[in-house]
Amino acid sequence: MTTRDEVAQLAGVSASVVSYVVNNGPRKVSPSTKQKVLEAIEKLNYRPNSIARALRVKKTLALGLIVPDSSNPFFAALVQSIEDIAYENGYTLLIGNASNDQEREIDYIRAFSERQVDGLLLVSSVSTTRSLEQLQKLDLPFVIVDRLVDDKLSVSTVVADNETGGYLATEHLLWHGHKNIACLAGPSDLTPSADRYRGWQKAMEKAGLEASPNLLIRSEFSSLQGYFAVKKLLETNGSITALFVSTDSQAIGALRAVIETGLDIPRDFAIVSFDNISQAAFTCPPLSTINQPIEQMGKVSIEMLLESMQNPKANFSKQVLPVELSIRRSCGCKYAI
Amino acid sequence: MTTRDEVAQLAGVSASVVSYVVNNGPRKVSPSTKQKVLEAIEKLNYRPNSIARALRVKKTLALGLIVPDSSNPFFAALVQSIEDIAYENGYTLLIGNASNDQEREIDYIRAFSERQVDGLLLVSSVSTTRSLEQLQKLDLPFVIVDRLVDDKLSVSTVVADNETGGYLATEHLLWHGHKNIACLAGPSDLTPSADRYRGWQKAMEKAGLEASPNLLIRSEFSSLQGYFAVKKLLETNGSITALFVSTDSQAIGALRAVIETGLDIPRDFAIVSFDNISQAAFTCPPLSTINQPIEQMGKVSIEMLLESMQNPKANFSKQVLPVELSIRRSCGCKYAI
DNA sequence: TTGAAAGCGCTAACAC
DNA sequence: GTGTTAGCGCTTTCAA
Repeated sequence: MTTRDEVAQLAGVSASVVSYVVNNGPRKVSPSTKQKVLEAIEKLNYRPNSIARALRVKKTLALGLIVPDSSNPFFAALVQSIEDIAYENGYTLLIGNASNDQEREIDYIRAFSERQVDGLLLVSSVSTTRSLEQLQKLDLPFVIVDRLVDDKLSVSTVVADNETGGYLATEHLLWHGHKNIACLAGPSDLTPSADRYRGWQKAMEKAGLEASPNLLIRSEFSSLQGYFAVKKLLETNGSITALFVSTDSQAIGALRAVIETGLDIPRDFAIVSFDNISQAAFTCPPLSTINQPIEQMGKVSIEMLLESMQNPKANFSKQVLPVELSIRRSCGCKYAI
Repeated sequence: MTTRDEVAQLAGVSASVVSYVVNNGPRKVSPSTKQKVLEAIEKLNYRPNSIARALRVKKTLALGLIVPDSSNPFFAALVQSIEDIAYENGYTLLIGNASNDQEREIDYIRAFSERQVDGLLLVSSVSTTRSLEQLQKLDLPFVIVDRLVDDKLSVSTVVADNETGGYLATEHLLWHGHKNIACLAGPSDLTPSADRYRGWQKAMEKAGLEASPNLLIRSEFSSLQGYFAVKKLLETNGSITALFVSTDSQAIGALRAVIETGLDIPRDFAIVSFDNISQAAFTCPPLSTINQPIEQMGKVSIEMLLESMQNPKANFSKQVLPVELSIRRSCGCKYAI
C-alpha cells in the first residue's frame, strides 16, 4: 500500500499539500502543484487510508445496524433500505445479525462501539432494556427501530403504528361478516407483536365480541412456526372462520395449514396479516395485509440518527409511521393484486 | 471516551502494561498489577479503540461483502450464513448492496479497500471482469462467490454446480414424461444463469429433444419478472407442459402465471426450479427445486478467504459445491414437503 | 501558497 | 516484570 508520504515525495511537495488536494481543502493549493500531486496519486495508485483518517478526525463514517434475523424477509427489506440511505450519505454499514440472541446482540453493541461507529441502529431481538443499559453508558448516538421503549426514557425510536394496523386488519375481517376471528401473534415480549395483538383485541371488543384467550395463539416469526401454530389451532377449534396474523411470514405458513385442512381461502376462511413484504403478492391466494412503510422506516431511522449525531443527546424523538390496509384476496375481497 | 493512558495513570502503571493485560500478552504482567489495571478499566469503563489498534497492527478484523441485491431471499440467506461464520471467527462484516449496478459495486470495492478490510467477498452484479481489474491492482485478498471466472485467472471462486443442477432438474421433468420443457433463465451475463441454462440444454439434447430458442425465455431474478415472462410464454406457446426455472424467486412468479391461465400444477403443468430458498416449501404447490448448499457456500467462502489472507497470493482454488434435487410437489411427484 | 510538526490511541521492540 | 519510545497514516495548526 502506498502512503501519502510517498505521494508527497514523488510530487516533490510536502505531505500536507497532498492532504489538501485529496480532501479539497481546507487550504487552497495552486493549480500547478495540484496537477503534480494528482499525477503522483495516479501513478502510485494511491488510496487514502481511512483508518488513519478516522483516528485523526474521530469519525469513521461507519454506522452499525443490528437486527434479530437478517434473512427474515421483513428485516432483509429493512436492511436494504437502510443500506441504501447510508450509501447515499456516504456511510458504510456494519451489520450484525443477533440471531435472536440477547448476548450476541450486546456483543455486537460492544464490538461496534469499539470500532468507533458514528452511530448505531438497533432492532432488539428480545427485550430492549438490557441493550439500552449497555448503550446508555456508551455515549454513542443510536436509535431504536421497530421497537417501542418506555415513553419516559430519552431514547429516539421509530416504529410503525402497530396497534392501528392490528385494529384495521381485524376491523376489515369483521366487515366481511366474520365473528370468530382468531389472532396469531408473535412473541409477547416484542412490542410490535404486543401492539398488533392489542389492536385485534380492541377491534373485537368494539364489535361486542370477546377477544377470548382461546382465540389467541402465538408463534415465532417464521412460516414454519406459523404453520404449526395454525395447524394446532384448527385441530382444537373448529368454529373459527378468520384469522389475523401478526406477520406475513407467519401467514405464509398459516395459509398452508388452513389449505391442508381442506378449507378454501377466502371462501371458507379469511386471513389478514401484517408487513406487506414483497412475497405477500405471490402467495395463493395473495395476502391482504397491513402495509408497513419499510423504506420510510429506514429513511426516517437514518435521518434521526444523523440528526442526533450532529446534536449529541440534545433532542430525541419518537416517530410512529402510519400503516394502511393493502387488500388482495385472502380477506375475501373480489379484486386481485 | 476514556483512553489507555488514563487507565494507566489511574492504575499507576505504564501504558504498555495496560496493553499487555488488555491483549493478554505479548508479555506477562504480575497478578497484582494486572488486578490494579483491571480495576481501573472497570472503573473508567474503558474500551480499547480498535481503530487505533488497526492502524498500528495493520489489521482491522473486518471483512467486506458485496452482493447484487441483499433483499433477494437467496442472497439474504447467503449474507446471513456468511455473517454467522465471520462472527464465529471474530470478524465484523461490512456490507455493500450493489443494487445490480456495476458502478456501485466498484464504488464499494474502493470504499472497502480504503477502509482497510482484511478481505473481500464479492458476488458480482453483472460481469465480474471489471471488478476483477479493480481488485487485481488493490492487493486485497478476495474471493468471488456464486460467479465463475475464466479458469486461467488466478482467482479463488466458490460456486454451486449449476450446470449439473440444470441438468438434474430437466432430467427429472423428462422422467415425468414431459417433452415440451421450456426454460426460464436469468440474465445471460451471469454465470450461474448461463450454466443452469446449459444444463437444461444438455438434458434436452441427450433425450433427443431440441432445446429450441422458442422454449427459452429470460427474466431478471424476481418473482414479478418471472411472472411476466411466463405469462408471455404461455400466451405464445400452448404446447409447453413443463418448465425449468433458474431460481425459486422467479418460480414463485411463474407458479402464479401458470395458475392464472387455469392450469393445475402439477396435473397439467410441472415446474422445477433452483436454489431451495426456505420459501420454496411454502408455495402452492410446494416447489421441487435444486438445492443449493447456501450455508456451505458461505462457510467455504470465508474459509477460502481466511486462507488466502494468511497465504497472500500463494495459492488460489476453485470450489464447485454439489447440488441435489429436492422433491416436493410442483414436479408431479406424489409426496409432499 | 507551502512546510514542519504535533498528535489521534494504540502496539511492541528496546531498554532496564 | 515494567517503563520508555518510536511509529502506524493521517489532519491541521503554527510558522514562514
